[in-house]
Formats: sequence, structure tokens, C-alpha cells
Amino acid sequence: MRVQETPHKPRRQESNEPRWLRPDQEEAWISLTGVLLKLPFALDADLRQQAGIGHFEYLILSVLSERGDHTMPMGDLATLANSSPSRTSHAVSRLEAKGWVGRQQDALNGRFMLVRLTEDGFAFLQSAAPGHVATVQELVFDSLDVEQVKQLDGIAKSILSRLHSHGHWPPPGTRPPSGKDSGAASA
Amino acid sequence: MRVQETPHKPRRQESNEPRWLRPDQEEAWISLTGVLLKLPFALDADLRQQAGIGHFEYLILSVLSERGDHTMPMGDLATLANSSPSRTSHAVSRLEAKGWVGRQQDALNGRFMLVRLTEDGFAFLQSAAPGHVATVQELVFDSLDVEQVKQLDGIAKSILSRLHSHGHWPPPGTRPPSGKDSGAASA
DNA sequence: GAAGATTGAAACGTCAATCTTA
DNA sequence: TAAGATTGACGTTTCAATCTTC
Repeated sequence: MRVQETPHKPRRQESNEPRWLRPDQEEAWISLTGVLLKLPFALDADLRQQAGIGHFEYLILSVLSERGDHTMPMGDLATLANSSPSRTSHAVSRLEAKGWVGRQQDALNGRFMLVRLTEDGFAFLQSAAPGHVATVQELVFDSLDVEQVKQLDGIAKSILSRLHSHGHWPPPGTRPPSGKDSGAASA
Repeated sequence: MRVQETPHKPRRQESNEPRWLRPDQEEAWISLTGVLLKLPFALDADLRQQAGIGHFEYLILSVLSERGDHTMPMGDLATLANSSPSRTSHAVSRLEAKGWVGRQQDALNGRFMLVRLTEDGFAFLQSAAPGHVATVQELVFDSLDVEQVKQLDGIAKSILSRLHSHGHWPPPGTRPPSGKDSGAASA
């Protein structure tokens, strides 16, 4: 960003005046951009090295593991993993090839595809989790005090809320989540 | 995420006890993960639709435009764009194909490759900037008060600082930035 | 026909290997 | 031989088109 493209708050656009960023917003935006580009890379690299799996695939296993029966319909999985149906389906295919998840049609409604975490998948997750949690602690939380953690949560939730209400999410091809699960994977 | 893989703060690892996340950290982490996955997608999609260019390529043009001569060595560009030399080189090639940047060897030291924003590239940037800035305002800053902007900047800078000091950045193949430009693209 | 999910091709990012200049 | 940069192959993500079930 350097979002304002600042070189010149150029000649105002003839028609309607653009709203440039305030200096403090500008600075925060540059910092945020750094996090947006670097942190996912670091998480991915670390996880891939420690566990041979990407951040997003890990997230899928993690989401599944939180269900009592370790099973969830594809669409809900996509929503909770903050992703598109397509991306989720591809990732599930990869995980299936490793034997860590299985697919089966929903017996009650054949349109739903149920994704299930296998025992091997669960065992893998258990082995990978401590290392990943340690990395998250080290990279994100060790440097934040209790107050900042609360602030971070509030700020992130504000942004996510805007994203949804202004139609920048979800991506095309997504169905409205079933039940009360709207918005962020926030619980 | 759901980083703790919470299903079970399982039997503690035999050797050394993993540090799970506190509940407030857990919640903040889920929120942050949502931002990490959704915001870049939204920025990319919006920019690609409004201007036919990706977020990262836009960032490159933007960084170049801030130099008085609209020119910068490849390595510095990579650092300021929060990226790897390889990714930056690929992106510059794409921009070059569009005629928006040019490459030329540094006359004084032939190892450096100077990247220059062309007039067409600058004109494009000027046309794309207002729309992009408006999106950033809408998605990120419209919902944050002055206090939160300051908090966000502090939190992001803390995370970036950790990333660097713990060796999770920069990516392999990067040279130490020239001069005082270490760390985040923070100004 | 609409909802849910998948597929394949194209675009992008990463990694390791290579090339060039100093 | 080291620094800076590039290249190509490979893996992942996106987008649009398709398939299946209701």
C-alpha cells in the first residue's frame, strides 16, 4: 500500500474527491500490510517444515477436530476455514490423498458432502499442534500484553464485520452458512 | 488455527509441556486468522476488478512512485514490498510486460538491477489509487476510531519485530537491506 | 432450476538451481 | 567465491464451467 500512492495527493480527481488516508492511518496501514504479507508466509513455512503441511490444510484438520464426531459438511467447513468452496475442496482432496480425512455423501440429503477426520489425521494433528501453537505464541502473543490481545480481537472483528456487510465476503460460489454460523469463524 | 487444536489439551507431551493459548488469546487468534485469510483476498479481488491488477503488483508500483526518480534497486524493492527477491522479480516481469516498469542495470555496479516506474505506469497508478484507497478506508479504517488505529499500528509493529528477530523473516535469498531500511516497510 | 460440490485451466508464489558481475 | 538477480519446475489458489441431487 503506501496506499495513498502518496507521491502526490495528485490533482484532485475532476469528478469526486478521493479520501486519502490520514498520516496515522497511513502508518498503520503500512504496518498492517507487512503483517498481511509476512505472517502467513512465516506460518506456512514453519508448519511446512515442522509438519510437512500448509497453514490452510492444518486449519481444516483443526476445524474438523473440534466437532464431537470429527465430521462436517463441506460448505460449513469452507465457511469456518475462512475460504471458498473450491479452495476447500481442493485442500480436502490433498488431505484425503494422505489418508487424513475421508468424504462421504450425507445420507439424508445427497447434495451435502460430509468430511470426516480419520484417526490417522487426528493423530497427526495431535503431533503437529504443540509445535504450531508454540510458533503462534512466539510470533504473535509473546510480544502482546493482555490489553493488546483484547484490542487486537476488537480490531480484527471490526474489519471482518465490514468485510461481510460490504459484500467483500464470501467469495463467489459460497452458500449462506447453515444456522447461526454467519460471519467470521469466531468461536 | 483454532490453534490449540483444542479438541483436547491432550495428554501433555511426555518431554516438555506445550504452552496452549489462553482463552482470550485463542479468540483473538481466530479473529486474526480470519483477517489474514479474508482481507488479502478482498483487496486482491477488488483491485483486480477495479484496475485489473493484483494487490502485490499494485504495491510495487506504489513503492516505486514514492522515490523521487521513480527508480529503485531490485533488492530494496523486494524489502520494501515485504517480499522475496524471486517473487518480486516475477512480478516486475509481469509489470514490464504491461509497460508499466522498466529494468536497467546499475551503471556503477552491474550486479544491481534498477527498476523504474514508466510514465504509463505512473499514469495507471494515479488512475487506480483513488478507488483502492476508498476500498481500504471502507474495509479497514471506517470502523476504527483514532485510538484503535494507534493500537493497530503498535500491535502490527510488535508482530513484525518478532518475525524479524526470531528469524522468520526475510525469506531465503534475501540480502540485508541497504542502509537504514531494516525490518518492516515501516515508513 | 437451484443448491451443493467438484473439476481443470490459468495465474501466482515458492524453492532450488543457475547466471552474471564484482 | 560471494552478492544480486533471474529462471523453471512445482504446488496452490482462483475463476468459470460442470456435475449431481433435490
